[in-house]
Amino acid sequence: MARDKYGAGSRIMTRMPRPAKPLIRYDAVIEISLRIIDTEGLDAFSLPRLARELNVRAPSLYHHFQDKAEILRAVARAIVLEARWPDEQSVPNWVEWFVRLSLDFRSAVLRHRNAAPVLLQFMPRDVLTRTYDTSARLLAELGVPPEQRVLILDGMDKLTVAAAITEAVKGPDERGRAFANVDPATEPTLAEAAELNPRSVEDLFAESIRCFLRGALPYIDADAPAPSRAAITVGDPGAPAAS
Amino acid sequence: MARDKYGAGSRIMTRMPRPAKPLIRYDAVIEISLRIIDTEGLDAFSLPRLARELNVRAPSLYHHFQDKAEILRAVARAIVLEARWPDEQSVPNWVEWFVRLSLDFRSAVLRHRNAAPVLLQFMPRDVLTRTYDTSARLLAELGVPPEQRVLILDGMDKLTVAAAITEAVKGPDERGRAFANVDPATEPTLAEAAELNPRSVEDLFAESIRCFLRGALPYIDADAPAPSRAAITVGDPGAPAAS
DNA sequence: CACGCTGCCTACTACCTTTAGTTTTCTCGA
DNA sequence: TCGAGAAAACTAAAGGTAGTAGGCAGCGTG
Repeated sequence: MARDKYGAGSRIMTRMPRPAKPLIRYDAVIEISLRIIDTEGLDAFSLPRLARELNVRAPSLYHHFQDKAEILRAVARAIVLEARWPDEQSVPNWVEWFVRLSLDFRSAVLRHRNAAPVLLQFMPRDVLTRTYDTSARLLAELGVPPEQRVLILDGMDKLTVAAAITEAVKGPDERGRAFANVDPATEPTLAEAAELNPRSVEDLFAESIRCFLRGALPYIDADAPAPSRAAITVGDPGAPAAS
Repeated sequence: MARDKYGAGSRIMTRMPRPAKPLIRYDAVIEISLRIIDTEGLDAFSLPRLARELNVRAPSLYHHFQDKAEILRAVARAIVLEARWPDEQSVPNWVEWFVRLSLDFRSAVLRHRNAAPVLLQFMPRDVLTRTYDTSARLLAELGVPPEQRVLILDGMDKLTVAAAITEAVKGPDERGRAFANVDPATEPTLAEAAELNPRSVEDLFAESIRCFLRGALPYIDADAPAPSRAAITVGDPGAPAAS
């Protein structure tokens, strides 16, 4: 009694168990978790640390989540859901539509680079799967032979998901240009190549995707427009990414 | 005294501090760490667990390593160093040489899939850098313009390193075929594509690299042999040094 | 109006990493 | 050859973490 564990500014000063309004809301937990990871790093994120932010004790979280992994799973999902679905109109052709799709995903991941290990472990495949299903329809619409479609989708998956995660863990020193911290004394050829490289890391990323698509689908006209969403959404009208 | 902490079979039965021969050898620590991670998972790897294997107490490890991260760094390095340098003779052309290089790296990572998060955090860039420097010389030898070389190297890096790590964290259920666990009811097009895909995940990986190289370097003859090691390890023949 | 459910609490277990200080043995210079 | 100091192990313990067990106050439904 008389122990104000919640601090002087807290709204609920009096009783400890069973407050009038629940103190823990699912969405708030995920939001705060992500904020802690973003601002203080993944190591700083712990259940006591999270509970403090909610004016609550750590074990109370177990009434809403099975374990810490369940929270991190939800965090990973929230990050991926931030990536929006690119508009077909805003893009000149199908290649650039794929490029835009990848860049948007990459941006979402890089906005939360501290969470990269979480994404590696808890990547919500089902969210991506819905995107890839629509992409598969787009490929069919473009005339890509059925036996080639997984090659495209899997390759895009590698280039975007995997590359975004590994890019996210890079230290501040190696963020700007590719191979920027190569020692010219020991690796002269690579250092020279880095010197003569005209592209930013983001441009490199986009160009890699163009190269892959060009190499995988040389017989598809690169200037063909991206099929409209209406054309490729047959059964489920649910938008793959929305908030 | 009389407490035999080392077990009955131990060679040194008696005293605890400063044994005649050191009990902790750097290489043995890394080797045993990797074995624990491989066989029992990353969560099972802890300093007490590692120390037990060495017939030693956990704090003793701090005489040889600054902290746990230093051990994990060395483990990551050991995994990457397992990847061998492919022989130019064993391969029909330069494209397949790159494919082989990537496949070898991928195999090394997948041999230790439990260590994937460790690799993500502690990827020894300097080891890779040496490989990429030689690759840069190979590209120069092939006639790739200087401003395109980083595009190739960075794209290969994404496709191999990133893809290998994300592939490693896949559960046993999704290891065999790409998009194997897609529900045909909710994602029919993707499920159909997966059904009609003729390639194994390893073939998909190799083919992705071929597609990327084809798309990035359409003007280089894909059938040209890989320059021999002797040709590319001497001073850079492609271009004069800058800087 | 009472009783069960909800949603928080305290207390506790069993770990973990890391530091501090101690003890014994080895090495090396005088 | 001897003694000082470094090296390499130890015990003890601090401080932090995930998760469990059980208690208690308020809400709402019978």
